[in-house]
Order: sequence, then C-alpha cells, then structure tokens
Amino acid sequence: MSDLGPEIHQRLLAYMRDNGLKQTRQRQSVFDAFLATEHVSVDELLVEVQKVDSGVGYATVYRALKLFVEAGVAHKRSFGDGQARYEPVSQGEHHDHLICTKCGKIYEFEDDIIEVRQVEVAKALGVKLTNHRMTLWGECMDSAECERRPKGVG
Amino acid sequence: MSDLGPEIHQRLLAYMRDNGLKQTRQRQSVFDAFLATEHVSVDELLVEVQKVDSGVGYATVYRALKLFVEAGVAHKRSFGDGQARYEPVSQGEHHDHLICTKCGKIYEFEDDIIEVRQVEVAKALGVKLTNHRMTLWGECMDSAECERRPKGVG
DNA sequence: ATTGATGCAAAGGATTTGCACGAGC
DNA sequence: GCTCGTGCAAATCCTTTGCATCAAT
Repeated sequence: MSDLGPEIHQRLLAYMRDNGLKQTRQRQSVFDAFLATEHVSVDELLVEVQKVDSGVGYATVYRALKLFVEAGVAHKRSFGDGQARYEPVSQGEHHDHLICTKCGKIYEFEDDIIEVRQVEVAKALGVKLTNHRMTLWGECMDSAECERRPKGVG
Repeated sequence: MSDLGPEIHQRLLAYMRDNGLKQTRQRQSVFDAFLATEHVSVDELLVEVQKVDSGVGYATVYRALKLFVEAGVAHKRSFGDGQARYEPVSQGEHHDHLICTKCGKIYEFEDDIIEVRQVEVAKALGVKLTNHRMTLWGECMDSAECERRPKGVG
C-alpha cells in the first residue's frame, strides 16, 4: 500500500479547495478505503467502502475516483479485463506492471533503462514524450507459490 | 498496411481448417478489409466492409475479429478511447505505439534495447516473460504537421 | 442561502449472446 | 444432412448522467 497517505491527502484537499469542491463524509470514506488498495476496480472498492460506511452508493465511488484522478492522487489503469482499475499515486510514480497470466498476481516495477530509452525513442520519431504505460505478461517461475495464490487478486 | 497478406491468410485458413470452422463470404470480406487497416475499431471496419459487401452485419465483424485474434492473425489493443482496436500481425511483430495527444496520430516502433530489458526485468521478479504491451503518449514536435492532421485518425 | 454532492434509477456505449434461418462441408 | 455461421435484436457489462433531495460552505 502507498505510504504517502498524508501527503496525497493534502494534495487532494488542496485540489478540492482550489476548485470550490466540498469535503463530504462519503468522499472521505472512499478515499480512506482507496488508500489501502493497490489496483482496485470500482466494484471492489465499493465493497470495501460499504464495510465501513454502508450508505455510500455506486455512482459516488465512480465520481470520487474520477475526482482523485483529476486531483492527481490516483492513476487509472486498464489491464484488459474489461474494467478500469485505480491505484493511489506513490513516490516511485512511474512504475509499470507485470501480470502473471496463471495466478493473476500483479507485480510492480520501475526501470530507469527503459524509462530513458522511451524518451529517446519518442524523440527519434519527432515526439516529445509526456506519458507512458507498459504492461508485461508472463508466468511465475515459482509454480508452487503461483498455484497456491488465490486467482484474480491484484 | 501489413505486407504479409498471403502469409497470415494462410495462417488463418490453417486455423479454421484445424478447428472445423468454415470459410464464408462474410469472413472473407472482413478479412480483406481488415488487412488494409492499421488500427481499426469495430465500427470503422464495419464501414469498410459494407462498402464492398453491404450484407455484413455488426455481430459478424465482432465475431470475425475475435476469430482473427484466436488464429493469431490480429492483435487486440486498447488505447484508452473506450473501444478496442485491432491490427493485423506483421513481421516486426512486437511493435509498440506512440500516440500524439494533440493530433491523435499513432506512430509504431520497435526497440530492441527495451525488449531485451523487459525480459531481464521480468526475470528479476521471478517471472518468465510471455508478452508485453507498451504505449507512449506525447506531442508532435512538428506543430505545423500536427495541427494539419485530421484528428483521431490512427 | 447558495452551490456542490449524493443516491437512485435510467441512459449510454461497447460488446456479447440467443435464436431461427441460411450456407459450407 | 449435419454443423457452423449469420443477422437481428435483445441482453450484458461497465460507466455516465438527470434529477430531486441533502449537506457543506
């Protein structure tokens, strides 16, 4: 889990203040639950939120996540399973993902060699790089661990 | 456009034969149109197909593309615009994409340094790499060209 | 008070599917 | 003739939105 809770919380509050948005019980609940996750889908997050605050609805979670992205405290990802997944921003920032196609485990990594190279590649094509996304797929080499893992968990 | 028309056509025919699937006029039409594209959405492809064979329906294009992916003659991509896009496989194979966020142009590239590094990164995490996807976003440095370009064209 | 936020349900968009009919093998 | 493919429309899944009400500032 992200260890920047306080920091990105401040960022969120600042964004809300600057844009005349209001602090509400629901948003607080969603944010708290969100911070404890790594790659949640909306449904998964809704379940978590309702454990603590059962009066929070579907649309509110969607709207809260949209807000988090705008405020720069969350990233929206698409892993090809048909639904969006969100994660809190963290210090490493530009980390990418490696997903085991057998157990579904999502590894995170960051690699400077690749990062640097991406900028060069873009420049060679006449483009100034602003963003990137990379996802790798593979199979855990430790089959025992892999098979033991509950399927589909990020 | 892919210059492997005959080759991947053979691959498709072989796949269909091996799986007891049938050659139909519609599939042929969809495949022909598909070969002439680079990053089509289903709707775009449907339009192209119907120019030649107006009796081809919506679902048929979806089913044909699904088949193409299974047969290994097409890749399914998601660029975050809310709909899937497909492209014929080509010799370079593992090419990735660089998208200009201003004009929407999709550049293709392939970089050995990154490819090699990906395998290493995965290995370091204890995973045997089987697949990857990388998308970069940026802005064309040639603004004149960029602004002249019709928006949203792959 | 004013304005934004919520919850619900309805609307939307992309994709999939059930079914009766038609075409390949 | 049997099986698979097609077209249509309905169904599904995920996400967004309209609206009346509630709450934060």
